[in-house]
Amino acid sequence: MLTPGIQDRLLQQYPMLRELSDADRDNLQSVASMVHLPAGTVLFDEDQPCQGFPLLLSGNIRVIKASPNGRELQLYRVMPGESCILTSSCLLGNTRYHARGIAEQDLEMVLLPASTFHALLEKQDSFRGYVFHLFSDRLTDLMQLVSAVAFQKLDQRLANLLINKKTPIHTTHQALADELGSAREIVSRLLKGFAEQGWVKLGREQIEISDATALKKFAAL
Amino acid sequence: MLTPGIQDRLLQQYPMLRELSDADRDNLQSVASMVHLPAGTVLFDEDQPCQGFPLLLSGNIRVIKASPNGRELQLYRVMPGESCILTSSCLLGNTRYHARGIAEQDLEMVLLPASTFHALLEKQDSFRGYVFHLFSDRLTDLMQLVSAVAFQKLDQRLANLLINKKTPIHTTHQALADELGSAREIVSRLLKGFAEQGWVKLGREQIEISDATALKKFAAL
DNA sequence: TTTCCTGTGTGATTTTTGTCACAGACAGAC
DNA sequence: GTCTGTCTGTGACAAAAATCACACAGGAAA
Repeated sequence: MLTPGIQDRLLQQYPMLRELSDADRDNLQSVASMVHLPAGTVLFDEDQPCQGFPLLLSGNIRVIKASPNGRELQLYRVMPGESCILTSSCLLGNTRYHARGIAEQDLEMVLLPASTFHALLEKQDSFRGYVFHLFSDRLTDLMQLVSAVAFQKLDQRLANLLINKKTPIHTTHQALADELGSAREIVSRLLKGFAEQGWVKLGREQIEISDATALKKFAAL
Repeated sequence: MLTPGIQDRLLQQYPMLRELSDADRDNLQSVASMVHLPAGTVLFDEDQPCQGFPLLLSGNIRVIKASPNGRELQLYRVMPGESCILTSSCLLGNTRYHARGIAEQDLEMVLLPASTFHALLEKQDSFRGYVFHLFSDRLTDLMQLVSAVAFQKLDQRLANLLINKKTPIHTTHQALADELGSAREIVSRLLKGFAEQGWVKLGREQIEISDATALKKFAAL
């Protein structure tokens, strides 16, 4: 059950829901539930069955693979307006999760029951298009990721990671390593290298990009 | 335009098409075209736009990423009855290909125009379900792949590859390397190691698995 | 201020993988 | 048979990344 305020925000983030008939929207509004979760919550994990379809309003979700020896690798991030395609995948394929989802910041999200999700897919062209599009994007992301992990050296991947964040970057070396699927020491060393080139300035929990052009050139090499 | 014989085979491989109305099936039959391609044909490549939706009748397609320095990595194989989800992705996201597709054997396939594909998705629950399911499976595959490439050592990945083929395996070391995204010499060396353990027997273009249990144990380590 | 925890720097070393350079082996063509 | 092209074995080496083991710094808490 959603308050009118929430419903407004929902329509803002998920414009394709505007195309629902009034009756359908009322129905959605009554079966959906609002969920607040603190940062760090594990939303789902490998081999868990999957509950409902989340529509993210604020905060974001890191979807990662964890290795047995404690390393991890980020597959992608779910941002507001994007929903979690992995959940769709579970719901559609009737399988279980194959990754872990963690709230990076505090989350506000609207949860649709699986049945509503299926009904929307069936009836609502715009919603279906949206989900397909998400799938398509994720597939593309993952293919890029595979190819990066398989063929690119870590320094280039790190450079890429940095230039896609806005400076100054407020994070730890460990967090960067976790995004890349590597170890902290390596990241520290590479960053030191970047600093020596004059591409970045390092501080505690902070990286300031001082020569974005050079970094980009290096990343695209 | 399909012959009745082809149409039978199509329905056999793609049972969800049986749920079409007679009129729809007639229409499909008239707009679809039959395509034969020899092994080795490059069906699509990175950055190419995408033509239609293929329904594979026989043969299979290797979908790979190629690295600038000549190495390659297999993302997945498309088998008969599976169609090519990457194409769906392109059609749905209106993007271009992000990988290369190569006919591994001679191909027989039925090609649907993009418009027919979209119409089917919209009208036909069974077809839509099928496509969603494919998406879901591929997403799972890719996530597994990413995690394997990032965290597993090559010997384990090779062992895994071997036990998923039926012995005796008739292939070259180079082909195995291309599936794994590595170099031929490495594969040769690792195979030699397996042979010394008594897990496999090696011959020219042939690998016979002599101790599948041990191989599996090693792969699952 | 002192303590303590987290984050960072760094050397030393090992493991794993990639690269290069050939030699030999086998199968089919001639 | 010989020739030729592909496939395989292998040694030597380089490079990248992981691992281990600490020292130290900065800031928050006591």
